[in-house]
Amino acid sequence: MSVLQRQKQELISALHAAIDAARASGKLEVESVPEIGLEIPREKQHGDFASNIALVMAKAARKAPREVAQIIVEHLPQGGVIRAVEVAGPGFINFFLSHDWLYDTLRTIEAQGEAYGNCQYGAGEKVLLEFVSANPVGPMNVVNARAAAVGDTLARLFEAVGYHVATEFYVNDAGNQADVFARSLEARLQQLTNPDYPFPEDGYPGDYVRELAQVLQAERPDLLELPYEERIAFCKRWGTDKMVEMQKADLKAYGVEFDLWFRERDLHARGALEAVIDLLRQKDLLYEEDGALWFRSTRFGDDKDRVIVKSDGTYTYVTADIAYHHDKLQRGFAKLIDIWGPDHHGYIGRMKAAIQALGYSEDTLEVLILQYVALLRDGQPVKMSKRAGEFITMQDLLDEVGKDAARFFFLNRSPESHLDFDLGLAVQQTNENPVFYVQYAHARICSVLRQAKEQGLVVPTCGQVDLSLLQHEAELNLLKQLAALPEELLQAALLREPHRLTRYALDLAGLFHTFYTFCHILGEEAALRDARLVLVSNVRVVLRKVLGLLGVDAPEQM
RNA sequence: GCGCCUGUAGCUCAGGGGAUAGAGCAUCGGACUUCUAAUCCGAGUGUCGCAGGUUCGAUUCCUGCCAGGCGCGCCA
Repeated sequence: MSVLQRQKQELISALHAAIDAARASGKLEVESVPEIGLEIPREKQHGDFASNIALVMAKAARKAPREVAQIIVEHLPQGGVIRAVEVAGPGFINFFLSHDWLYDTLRTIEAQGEAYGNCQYGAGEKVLLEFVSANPVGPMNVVNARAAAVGDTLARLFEAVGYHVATEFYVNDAGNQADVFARSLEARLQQLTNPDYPFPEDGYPGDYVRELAQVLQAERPDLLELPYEERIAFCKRWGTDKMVEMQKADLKAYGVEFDLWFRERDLHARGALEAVIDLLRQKDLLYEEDGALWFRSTRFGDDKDRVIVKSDGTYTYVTADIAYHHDKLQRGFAKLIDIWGPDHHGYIGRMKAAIQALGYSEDTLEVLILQYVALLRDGQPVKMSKRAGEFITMQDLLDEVGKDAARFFFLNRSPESHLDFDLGLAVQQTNENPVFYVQYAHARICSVLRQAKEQGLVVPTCGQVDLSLLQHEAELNLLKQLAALPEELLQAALLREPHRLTRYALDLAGLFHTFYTFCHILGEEAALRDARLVLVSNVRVVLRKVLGLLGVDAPEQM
């Protein structure tokens, strides 16, 4: 339990005691006591904590809210950390506390280091997070970049709140698109020696296929001597492998590494599709119609049944995906979370149906749908055409704005919001990007600590200083923000809202910058200086921790 | 037609059953002989898309509209 939760609990207990006492004395007549809510008010004039319990209970008590509040306050236990209590507004009970709990926060951070804010909420439950899973037939796009940032940070968040998390990238290297890609690559290879060789009508026109063909020619000059079918098979395997290598490298540069790159072709090779079809057949969930084999997904709430084996004998995408999710479940994950693009939302019903058909509850699978990223350049939409092979890739984006800015930008918005990304603006605003605001706070602290060291000072521990010297409003605000981290992490994880972290980081950085302006450190007399060294040193720990969760660097100098 | 997402300040976006709805950018005015001015301080702006409903209280929850984005394949 965090310092803040403990403090809240103490106040809630006090409120319970007061209400019980009031009931016992007959001043408050209610059947039962609702759950007591306690919040940190937006306005600091409203105290450190405030409860709306009197407003909630007013009707049952048949008294005006303010009157109920007054009765409760009169029965509150005296003394302790509560410095003052007031009834305010329509009937809020506002608590003003001594600052001890804030100083306890510093002691906790000192003891826990970058583990501060973590908890065991997840109790070690195994969670599998699948995201990006871009097809290995072309460069990754900006939605992939958004998914990578969101997925990676969610994974780190889940880990922080006590889950065992595994991350996976599903490589769709066995389907139609991989075949088209193979034929495109083969044609480009032919064209290197015979410019008139026809390019497939539905082929991928991007330059990257040409470049890949040149690498292929150098690596396998004998390839064209093989029979057509073998050539294509080779191009498919070799080409998708190359694309995966590139994706891996791009994502690594973006700070995202997966525990497993799961190949669809492995599922095919080991007969996983046939196995899962057998399983469904045993449960009488399949039927034949129009020469195809169908999955009765409507039995589990899907809009319509889905084809599992096409009339030409090949499988659909969903067949392999069912086999893949079956595989995930067999590996013992209690929860599967997939992050998909908005174009896949219609796909949720059939996958949830499949999960249930396999004998698991519907919410074993949770799908997070990211919304689109609209690329603009100076306010104008950037025209992109996959057919013409013209698009802004994830790599283009990173080249223009950099890893830290890109990640922060994506994580600074709620995942389900549509996102306008103006490239012109992003470049222009490089120096005003919010990410630098946070990084600068970190660098400033490092600078102070460096100079302290040069003066022969060592950052003291909490036990060596008088923390109660930290009384300035800017200091208290900083401490409150530090105390809020554990709750913020848990909420961000539970609500799957990583953008709460960027907000937190921006707020913390802002409070630090204000503190830095009003409170000097090294120039102060020793006792205050030491207490402030402890404070900023712990602010630094928390900034580093949050930036780490965001996958953004915490530079020591800027 | 059905489904998902969005609609909050000039712009980009947070927030959220309660006390005067927030931030950044942009605009304007201040602050560097003092630990980094990539910073800070101050100033203005809102029918929270529209209309009903639930509630002591709705911008927040529910319903219906309106507007925008996307999706509804034996593609992936």
